[in-house]
Amino acid sequence: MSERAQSPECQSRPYDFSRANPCTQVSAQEGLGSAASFQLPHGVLPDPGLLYNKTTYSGITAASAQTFFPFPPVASDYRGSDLQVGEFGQPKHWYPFAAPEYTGQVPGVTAATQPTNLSPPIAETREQIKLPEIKVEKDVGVQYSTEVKAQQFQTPPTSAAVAHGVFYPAAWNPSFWPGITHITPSGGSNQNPTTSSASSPSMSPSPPGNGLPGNAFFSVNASQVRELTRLLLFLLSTEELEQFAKELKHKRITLGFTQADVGLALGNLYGKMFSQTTICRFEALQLSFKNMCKLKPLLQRWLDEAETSDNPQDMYKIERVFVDTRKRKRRTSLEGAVRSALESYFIKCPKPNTQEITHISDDLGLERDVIFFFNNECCPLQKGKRLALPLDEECDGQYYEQSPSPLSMAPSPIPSQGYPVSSYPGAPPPAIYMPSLHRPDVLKQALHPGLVSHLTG
DNA sequence: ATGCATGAGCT
DNA sequence: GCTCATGCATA
Repeated sequence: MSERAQSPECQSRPYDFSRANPCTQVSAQEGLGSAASFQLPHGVLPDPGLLYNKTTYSGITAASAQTFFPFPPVASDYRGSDLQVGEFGQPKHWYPFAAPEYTGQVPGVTAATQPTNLSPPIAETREQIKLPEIKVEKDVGVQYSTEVKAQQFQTPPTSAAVAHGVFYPAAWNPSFWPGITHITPSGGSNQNPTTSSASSPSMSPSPPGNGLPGNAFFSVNASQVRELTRLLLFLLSTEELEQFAKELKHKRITLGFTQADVGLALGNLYGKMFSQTTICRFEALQLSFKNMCKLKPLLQRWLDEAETSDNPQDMYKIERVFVDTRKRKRRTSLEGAVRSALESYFIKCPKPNTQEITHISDDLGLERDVIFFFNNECCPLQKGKRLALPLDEECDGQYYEQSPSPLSMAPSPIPSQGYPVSSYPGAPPPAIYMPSLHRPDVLKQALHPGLVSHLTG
């Protein structure tokens, strides 16, 4: 909750970004030909020029959008992976390429030939690559209200030219460029230019060097220029993120910090700590573009501080106790003993009555809904059994007499509806509170000898 | 480093 | 129900 509240959206900027405002909207015509004024998509790095002193990015800042890189800008590899339409938002898929020195990727080597221990996105063959969806958030601005629909790579970029560390899509095949497939080759054989848009735009497949707006090879309208520009900025921003991630990792190691240290230091410095996992994923470029852009300023500041600090280790040691130490609820782990106990219970009595339900829930320290849930969703034995078992007359059906017994019903969702939840009239239904299953502290103390003996008879 | 999970926000 | 950011647990 509080974490969400700190989400650095345009309306909420929890961090004091003195230099990088991801929400700034600017016109970026510089270096982009005669592109019309536009707003950068959210996700474009916050003022990357300030971070990298690249004049290329002068004046460019980020808008807001969860966006994903359509391009593999580096030579090392294309980490397109198994991007699927609709799942592109998953953090581990957005980044189509890896930092080569950390992944063992060999430039120019196709994914199919990569070591098998690579992460899925790398291991996937390029034939499986599907073009991600570029989502542009609503709040980006009027000029970026469009959504670039997902396209599937018809032609994997296997023939991409790799030169001087720059990756160029294969032959500039329009199918490689997400969101601009409507910009059809003027001489396209399969696509009818007249169907692509009212203005019948056309664009000849040609190397990027010749492909900027205003070039004789192109005839594009303003919106297409914007799209192209946006995509190019993704490319550039991606490159910067990659560079920063490398820099961060290198300097972090040089300074003697672990990933966990960095996450902790962020808490000390900015009040919001991150786990080792998050830092690791940042360095590995495994976060979403938006998330990368969100974390980058923090990590940049940490890096600056770490480099200038006389005693960098203090960055995470000092006031450690005051850091936001909110701990995520421990991962659910239904202990085998508890599970067995529950299974045994339901074997003994598939249709427990109110008293029995209460007894088991009290003894286990679980809410009664958890008992129901376990029986319905978690207990494989009972799951199959209840499909075959007739109503067990041995057990009092009182508890379920108003509706089909959840214990004898086919698998169902969490029993929020469909069965009486109370043994007394007018009683409110118990909250469908799954989290009890995720309380190992409860579970660990729940199973005591008395209960075991009770369950096992 | 990563699979699996949680939980808030969104649709 | 889905998405996404993030963390626990573990290989």
